Amino acid sequence: MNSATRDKIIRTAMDLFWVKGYNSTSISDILSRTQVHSGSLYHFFPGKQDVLIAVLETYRDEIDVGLLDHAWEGVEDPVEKIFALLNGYRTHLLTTDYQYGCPIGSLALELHEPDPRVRELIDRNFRNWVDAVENCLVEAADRFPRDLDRRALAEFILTIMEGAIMQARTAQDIGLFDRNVDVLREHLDLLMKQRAMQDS
Amino acid sequence: MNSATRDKIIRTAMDLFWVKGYNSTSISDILSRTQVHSGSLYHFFPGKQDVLIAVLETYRDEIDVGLLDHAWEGVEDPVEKIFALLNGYRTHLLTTDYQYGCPIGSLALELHEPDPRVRELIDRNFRNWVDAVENCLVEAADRFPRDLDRRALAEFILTIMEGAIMQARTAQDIGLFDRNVDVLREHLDLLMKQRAMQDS
DNA sequence: GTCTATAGAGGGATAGAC
DNA sequence: GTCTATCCCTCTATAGAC
Repeated sequence: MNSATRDKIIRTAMDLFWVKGYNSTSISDILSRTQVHSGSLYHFFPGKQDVLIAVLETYRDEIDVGLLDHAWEGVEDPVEKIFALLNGYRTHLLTTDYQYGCPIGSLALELHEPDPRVRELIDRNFRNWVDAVENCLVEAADRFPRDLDRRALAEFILTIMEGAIMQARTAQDIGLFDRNVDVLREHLDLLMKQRAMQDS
Repeated sequence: MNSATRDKIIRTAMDLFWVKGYNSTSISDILSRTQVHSGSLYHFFPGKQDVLIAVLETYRDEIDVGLLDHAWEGVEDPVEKIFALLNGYRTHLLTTDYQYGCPIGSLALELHEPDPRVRELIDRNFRNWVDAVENCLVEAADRFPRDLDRRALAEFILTIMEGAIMQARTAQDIGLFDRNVDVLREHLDLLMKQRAMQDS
């Protein structure tokens, strides 16, 4: 089931779907970029949607090595891990002139009536991301209010990331990203002050 | 420049782009739904993208009558206006089985390398929405900290709306929308408490 | 597993009569 | 302004030799 060709197709499709979106990426785009021929692609994948599924499965399986490990390199504090994660997306926006946002979020909004398998995989990717943030909040539990709904806050942080990228990309202005993150930081600070008052 | 046919095309395209997205809506879709023929459409619009531009201009020009007036009917409190606005999107999600999210946000993420005019119009629509929320915050200025960055908070609220819709649609679970809004309400409450302390 | 060639459908857009 | 007919292109997918 695995092969160098199959993998090359997936890696290329990951990139093309990220930059151009799913519908705007043609099979020919993938073929010319990979130097793979039609027959080979259809040997590994029944159709275009199956390439998408493989891409989403790869994101799902590689969230640690593909995203978190890199973003968290040298960052120990669990709250700062959250901001380091957000900062990774910020860097992508800046270094690619606002071309690379969140690959999952873009697909989520581009595909309006997705196949159930596709929808499930997008959802799974979101939940894995939220899990990672929730774990940070658990690590920092002693700094937040005792009755904090950590799951809800982690979902909220995913929302900030997605909304901040959407606005910054559209305006082509990183200030929109930064101000969104500033408001989030303000919110977390207020929560931590609440906890300090609980403890005193 | 105006005519019943032209308007019918725009209204139909507004709906189709909202539900299916831009790329997945074909000219034929618009023609069959409107019972307009190819020649008429191309009489009014040079091409498909010009239909999109007209759609975005219509959203821009009708934000009051098409969105705000309805959402704010019977709501006087400026802070509750914000939540009433969010609740309008919630209702759309529920009554359409998660098919109708935010028409502008979907286009923002679907179109990866939009024509400058299209990007500008999406941005303009976002800024008009943010303006409306910022006005609510100005109306309620006496309840929030004196040094509040109201623009940043209004942008943040757009972010919440877009991110909450994205997650709720993907999970097909309104709980994701509601929990996001709950966290926002918690944040506004904390800010209002801050102001109360400034005043005391 | 890989290659070439091409089928078959649907896309946006146009021509020209009325 | 509206209608019919149709062009041309690109898209996904397939056939069949190697």
